[in-house]
Amino acid sequence: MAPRQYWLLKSEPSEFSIDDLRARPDQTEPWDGVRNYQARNFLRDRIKAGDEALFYHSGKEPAVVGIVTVVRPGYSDHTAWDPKSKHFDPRSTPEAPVWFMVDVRLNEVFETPLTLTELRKMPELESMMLLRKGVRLSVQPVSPEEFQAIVSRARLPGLSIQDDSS
DNA sequence: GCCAACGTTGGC
DNA sequence: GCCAACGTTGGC
Repeated sequence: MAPRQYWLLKSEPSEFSIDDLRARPDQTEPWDGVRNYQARNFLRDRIKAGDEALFYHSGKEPAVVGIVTVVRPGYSDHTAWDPKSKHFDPRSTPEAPVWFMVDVRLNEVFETPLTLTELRKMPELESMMLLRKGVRLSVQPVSPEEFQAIVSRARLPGLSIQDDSS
């Protein structure tokens, strides 16, 4: 079997959050709506069942919030040919799909999200794609070392001092 | 809310 | 094929 690969999947939580995934039946959901060719190529050609991905929230509180497992590799993203979908793209048809998605299942929700600020402080992540200036790919490869470093760090107890004052 | 960096579109 | 204009992403 091919070695497991690691990825990072980015989502604006108001669009789709890890809590949304947690609430899904089977905690499984298609990762749809990706409309960038480079990201599409990863979804279509590279991501395999059994691969693991960091779930990243972009936006107000940018952070890695958990881990998902890919349970179904690339298949056509049918939201592209639904005129009512906000991701509708008439160039894509069932006969000749342009856009692809994978199915992911929730694997772990970090007790404390590992914020972008924290990620930037980790020397192991010096060359991580996510942290490179100008990179805004929503589907990116992550090296096994980077994945391991992030997961280990996120699981550390007392990652952040909780501010309970109110 | 701002704006830098990107990706895409379309005129030529 | 070039590139300006535009829309989007996403951190700050």
